[in-house]
Amino acid sequence: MTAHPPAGYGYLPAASLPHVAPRPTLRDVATAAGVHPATASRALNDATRSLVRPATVARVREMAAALGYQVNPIARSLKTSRSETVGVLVPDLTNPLFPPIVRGIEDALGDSGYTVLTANTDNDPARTSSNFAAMQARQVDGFIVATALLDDPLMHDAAARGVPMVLVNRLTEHLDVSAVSADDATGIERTVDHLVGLGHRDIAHVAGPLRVSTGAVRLRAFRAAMQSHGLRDDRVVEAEAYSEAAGRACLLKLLDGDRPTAVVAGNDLLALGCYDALAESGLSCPDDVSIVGFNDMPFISRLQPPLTSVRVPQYELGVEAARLLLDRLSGRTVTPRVVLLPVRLVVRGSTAPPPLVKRPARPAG
Amino acid sequence: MTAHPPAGYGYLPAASLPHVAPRPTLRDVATAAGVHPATASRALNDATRSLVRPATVARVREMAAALGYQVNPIARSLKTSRSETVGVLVPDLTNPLFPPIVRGIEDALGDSGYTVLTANTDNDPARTSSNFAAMQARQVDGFIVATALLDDPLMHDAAARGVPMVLVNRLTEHLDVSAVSADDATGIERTVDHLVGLGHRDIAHVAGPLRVSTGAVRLRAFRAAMQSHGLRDDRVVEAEAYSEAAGRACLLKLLDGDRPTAVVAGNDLLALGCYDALAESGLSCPDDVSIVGFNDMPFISRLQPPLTSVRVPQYELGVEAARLLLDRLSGRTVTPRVVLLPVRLVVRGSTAPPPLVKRPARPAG
DNA sequence: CCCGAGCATGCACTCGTTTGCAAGGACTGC
DNA sequence: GCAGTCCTTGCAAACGAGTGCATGCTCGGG
Repeated sequence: MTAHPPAGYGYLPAASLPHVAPRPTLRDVATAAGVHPATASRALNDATRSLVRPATVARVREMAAALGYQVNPIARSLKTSRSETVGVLVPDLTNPLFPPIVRGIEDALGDSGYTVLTANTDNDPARTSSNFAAMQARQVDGFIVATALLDDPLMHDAAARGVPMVLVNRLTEHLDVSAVSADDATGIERTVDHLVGLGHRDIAHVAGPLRVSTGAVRLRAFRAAMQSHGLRDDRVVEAEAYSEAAGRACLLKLLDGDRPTAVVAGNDLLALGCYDALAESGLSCPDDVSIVGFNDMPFISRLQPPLTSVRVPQYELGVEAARLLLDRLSGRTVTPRVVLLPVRLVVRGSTAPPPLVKRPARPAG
Repeated sequence: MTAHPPAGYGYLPAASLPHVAPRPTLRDVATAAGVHPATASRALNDATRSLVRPATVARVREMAAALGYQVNPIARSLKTSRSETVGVLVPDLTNPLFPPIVRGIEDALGDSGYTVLTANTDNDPARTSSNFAAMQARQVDGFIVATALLDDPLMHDAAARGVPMVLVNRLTEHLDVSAVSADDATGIERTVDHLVGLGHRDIAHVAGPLRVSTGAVRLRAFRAAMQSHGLRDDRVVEAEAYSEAAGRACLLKLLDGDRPTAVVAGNDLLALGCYDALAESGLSCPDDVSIVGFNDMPFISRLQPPLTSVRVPQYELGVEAARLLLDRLSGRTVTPRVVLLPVRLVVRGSTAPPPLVKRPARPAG
């Protein structure tokens, strides 16, 4: 079998023996079309296309197609200092909350010809900052940030420098940039209503880290909802991170004192940790303690027991964030907007009426 | 409050009023250090650093640091036609199997200064091909592909053109490129052994799509294992995709005839679909039918019932793939290698001895 | 019939870096 | 003391595309 010409290229420029064929350049199509490279550039570019005679446009585009010409984004970026690329910062792709968001972003941006560069920051400000800088060096046109802290110097700094960006899921205080998030407050309110409706009075909250907006907003909403029902709002433990381990630790702490009959977890991972803590203490969910999560992660409905959770439209979160950024990049919209997407409480097997009499917890081990 | 200088830049080049300060360029550094840009370039570049007098190197680097200079990767890429970027093709980031793999890739490549560009192909050859082309246009230095088909013209073509790439998870036949995958055959063998050990004789296989290697390899391994036990190896249905819906459809088909007492599912998603089919038929897992998955996706251990599955080291799969690609890119290794990572059967609640007498299935509805 | 307007195209420079080649200087060995 | 060599640095030409400006052409109106 002999070497065959690479697919997708015409055979006009004699393919030399090395098996890597040079991509045709703008100059090549210009020559082939008998025009100056500048003219070819204008003919190929939709924005400047009107400057050149239609017949010429046709000829150039025809040759471009025949040669299989594709613009070199690198060269274009160097000249235009834009890159048709946006940077996406997430804490950890391995957290099931984020893949759907990222997918939504990629799909929406992809439709507009953008590609995305993602980075995992593990909630480490140093990593966040270095990734941010690296992406800026790569001339990304904008950012979608899912790692923002409530008080985030990096974000403020970037916003002050006029870097186009959109926050998703997590917001930053006093920051004048567009953002999209779920309607956390309403979600928590519905959750508390649900539990109270079932008869619960002793409701605790395993709060997410208070330095991120989701943690703070949900905590505030929890307090407000409890107060509106005339119930104690101070059974709260703050988790160190949105992780199972942290959730477990928090609930163990709560079980240690006057045991609540229901727990509003800051998110699904924390709720999973609560499951673990209950199991270790010989308690059952929902018979002894009801648990509610947040986010409605994929597959969470198949858990043992299926977790009652607040569904947030994760994919749409990504799509909407992408849209906001596109608006900003196209210069259509300049004034920042904050979009809250509606949520819905999905009731499953992890919530039930409180036990008539509290069983004693069995010490672990 | 007046405009303040952007962080990270010295104040030497007078910052003009617009709030976006121009990044210092190599020329700036050279001027500041009193040398020619070429010299500055060599001084900054570790590979060429030895060509310039140590004192000069120090001076240049000092000025670069003072100015906050960072090379412009775009300009560098244009010149070198390399980009320190690799493309990663996955079917769907939303499938829990892939985030850990991608994370492994990003971590390993990131340590070597590479960034990754990911794309979701949804197993659509057209999307795969266009994403591949777009990434090549962006001068990616290589690819890590998790979407390869068993017989994949695109992969063959790229390999023939000498594009550096590594296959991960899914392999392609007769393709002379490096690849890393789990030891699927052994995993299936262990699975069958486990089921037979429990007393099962009527074992079926819900195979993944046979046009991808994982589907084909696991099917072959299933047949071989069954034969070695002297059992029927023809209770097999091929799923249209690795999805819950497909798994459900397959098992419904199997339940229709002579019902097996155990099912080896092609992966965890198919196993979840099997759960659904059983529930619809009024059958119980594991009392009526045992089910085994593959991959040991995150959180699968918390299912109802917890799924027995073959654990594959997903993160390590990514890391190893990245390593192979780095070897290739650095020119150290040229000869392709295929790496099989070890797997382990994790026995959980979805497998049990077969029922003494088969209960009749209750028709759905 | 001539001049000016306007359209289509070409010219040349630029974006920021890398790199082959050449030149200048210092130093060594004879 | 001179030639040859090495070391250090500068020069200039790329990489591939975009774009302000100039130029040449055509056409219309007076």
